[in-house]
Amino acid sequence: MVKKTTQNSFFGQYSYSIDTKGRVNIPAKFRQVLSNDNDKTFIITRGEERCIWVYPLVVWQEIVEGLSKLSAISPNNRHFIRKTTRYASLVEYDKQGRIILTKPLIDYAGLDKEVFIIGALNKLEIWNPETLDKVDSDDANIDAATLHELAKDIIL
Amino acid sequence: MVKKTTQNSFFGQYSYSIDTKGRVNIPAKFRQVLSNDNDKTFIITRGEERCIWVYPLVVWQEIVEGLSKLSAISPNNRHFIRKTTRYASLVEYDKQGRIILTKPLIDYAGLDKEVFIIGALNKLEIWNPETLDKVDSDDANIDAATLHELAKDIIL
DNA sequence: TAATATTGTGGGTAATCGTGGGTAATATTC
DNA sequence: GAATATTACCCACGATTACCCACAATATTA
Repeated sequence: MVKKTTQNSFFGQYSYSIDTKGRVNIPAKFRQVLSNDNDKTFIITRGEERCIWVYPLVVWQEIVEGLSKLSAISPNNRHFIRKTTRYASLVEYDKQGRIILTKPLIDYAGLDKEVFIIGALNKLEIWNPETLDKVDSDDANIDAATLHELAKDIIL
Repeated sequence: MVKKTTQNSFFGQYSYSIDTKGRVNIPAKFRQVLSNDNDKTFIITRGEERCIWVYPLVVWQEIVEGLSKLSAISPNNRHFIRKTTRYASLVEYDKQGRIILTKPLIDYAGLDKEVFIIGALNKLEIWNPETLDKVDSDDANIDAATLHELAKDIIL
């Protein structure tokens, strides 16, 4: 049985492959910590920096709730809402634990056969390994002071 | 019964061996001071300077809590979250007291058959003995003033 | 010191996981 | 409405992993 406190919390990096039908396996570890009220369902959408974000259903619902509280009068809010919902689509994983990625999203993330799936706390990220490498080297350029600022309240 | 005050606090150095399946024993001394709410569970991840960090579950959960408070909208925050969680994976020790190390982490730390396991207060570190030697000689070069600076807030 | 328990290490087997492909149902196009 | 493409739902199978048990060496206890 899975510990309640770790439910819907994802971390770790895994290497998987997309088949000819656009299917990718959701890592077993991730499926195991997924709470039952998700009904094996995720929402996939565009992520920042050319990756795909994969939200568990219940997490997505919280996000939608938060968005609906933003006034649509502000242009910024309108833009943010449109951006977040526009490319989203709902997927359910099959008996083998795979979801089907839509072609537009595969194109957006530039996915080839091999992909990295990364647990990012409340969501997953699917990356083309090369794209991720590039982002990594950009990350390396972040000011050390900024990182230190972030880390100061988190004892590693 | 173990005193509450010493729970989840590790120190000392031990020599152990990894078997063909990637299993290492958690030193019995460390298992004994591990509080029950950890459910025999650790989180292993990349440490600084090519070692593996091993966090008791409850310690890790505090870290995650801190991370979750950071909004994913800021690029810096996203990168920081990714950096910290990406190489982490959850392991539970078996009836013999062993955890299984993942291949990526074994590679990262350059582990061979023999390893050192070091207690580092709230976490453990697993080292290739040779790597540790090198780091030790680097450490010897740290300015004494720096050490004094570090120590001034700690009552020794 | 002898008896007993614990610890570290090795290996075997059954279940699970990742991946491929097949077929029937459904949509789409002409 | 027929032909064709697309999608949903199975089954298969090698590789990996989880879960046992075994046992020698060391430590603990009587």
